[in-house]
Amino acid sequence: MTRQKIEIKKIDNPTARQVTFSKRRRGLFKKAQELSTLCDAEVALIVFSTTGRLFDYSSSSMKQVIDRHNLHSQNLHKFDQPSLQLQLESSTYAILSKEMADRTRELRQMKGEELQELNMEELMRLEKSLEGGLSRVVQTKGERLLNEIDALRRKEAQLTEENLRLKQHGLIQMYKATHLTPSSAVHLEIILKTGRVLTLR
Amino acid sequence: MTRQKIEIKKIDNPTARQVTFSKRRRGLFKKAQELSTLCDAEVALIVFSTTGRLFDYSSSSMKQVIDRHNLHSQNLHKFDQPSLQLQLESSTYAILSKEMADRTRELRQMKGEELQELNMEELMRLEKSLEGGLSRVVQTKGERLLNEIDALRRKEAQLTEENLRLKQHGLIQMYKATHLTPSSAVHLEIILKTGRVLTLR
DNA sequence: ACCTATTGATAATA
DNA sequence: TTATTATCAATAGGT
Repeated sequence: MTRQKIEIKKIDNPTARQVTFSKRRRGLFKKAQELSTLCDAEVALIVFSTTGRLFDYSSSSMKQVIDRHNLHSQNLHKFDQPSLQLQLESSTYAILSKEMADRTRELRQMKGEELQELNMEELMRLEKSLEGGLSRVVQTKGERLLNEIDALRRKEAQLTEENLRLKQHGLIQMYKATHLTPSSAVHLEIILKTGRVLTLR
Repeated sequence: MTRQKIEIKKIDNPTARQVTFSKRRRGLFKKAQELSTLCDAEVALIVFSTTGRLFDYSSSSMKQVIDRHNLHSQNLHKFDQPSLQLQLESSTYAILSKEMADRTRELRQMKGEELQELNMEELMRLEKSLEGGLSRVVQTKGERLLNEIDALRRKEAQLTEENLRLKQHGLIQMYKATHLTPSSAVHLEIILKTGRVLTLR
């Protein structure tokens, strides 16, 4: 991909192939790690060189990822893994697995995928369900925002009141310090930290 | 890696994270394929998104690569795996249960339940998701209806045409039966089963 | 989804 | 294998 673009087909020259393998392998593993870190994804990568050397990477544990993979691929084609079914003996697994598939399908359909499987009646039911969910979400969001505004208003009122008290307290201190009273004939202008001008006579 | 270099750490913004996931995932899979083709290497790549969706690639068969990997890793540390089979079963079940719980919760939330668990950001994401799903469902429904209307119109046109042919055929039969022709001076009114009045002179 | 400025990856070479 | 570097490819941010 540099100096000259190359065609994606097996590199004939074994030396060149080995060099490219080293470089691209590093690049691939780096990008796998980056994807896992950036996007919080579970990633597993296994590479065998032509010479049989193993290189692998897993964001968590290889076993965990492979197990999870087995689960998913099993959900797609249920009957080609008799061994796993036998291993798990109990029917709990089968039930769980079926429900899982149902939930997954339903979720996809709510997100607007795989709609071709539905007939018109089911489509309309799905639409109703989505409208219901959406309206509830919008309402909850609205309530949440109103509550927040209310809380802020209350806090504002409280702070305003407190400010007032503090200002009055400041005046009293001033009277004491200057031996004046509000009713004395002296004229004062006081600028508190708030920037407000209080005029006393 | 463009417009601005980014730090390799989890992307906080869920939308941005999802976008980056899509882009980089494609890039990663492309590079995995290229490595396998160019260097004749056996490559397997498994990726799970945060939402639990599976993406995988294998240059040969996933099972083959995983089996080969098991061989190698087993040879490296023989003693820290008391019973691989047992571990596999239990962790498989645990993973399945967890995913099941996640799906169920997500479904409920899409239907507008258990919304109190969500913060404002999650609420807004849910809203977006619902809007997206709803718009896709509505669109699908619309397309479905239009297709149906189209099919009906076509059928109508076809039937109309056929009717016309049948009427004409009926006239011809009548001419033969009555030894009349359309150009004869006789005036006839024929009421076919359709109720249409044909006047001939 | 598409665009594009910019960064990243890498083919050829030594 | 490592280093260099000219070029091509990937992609972050924006629309």
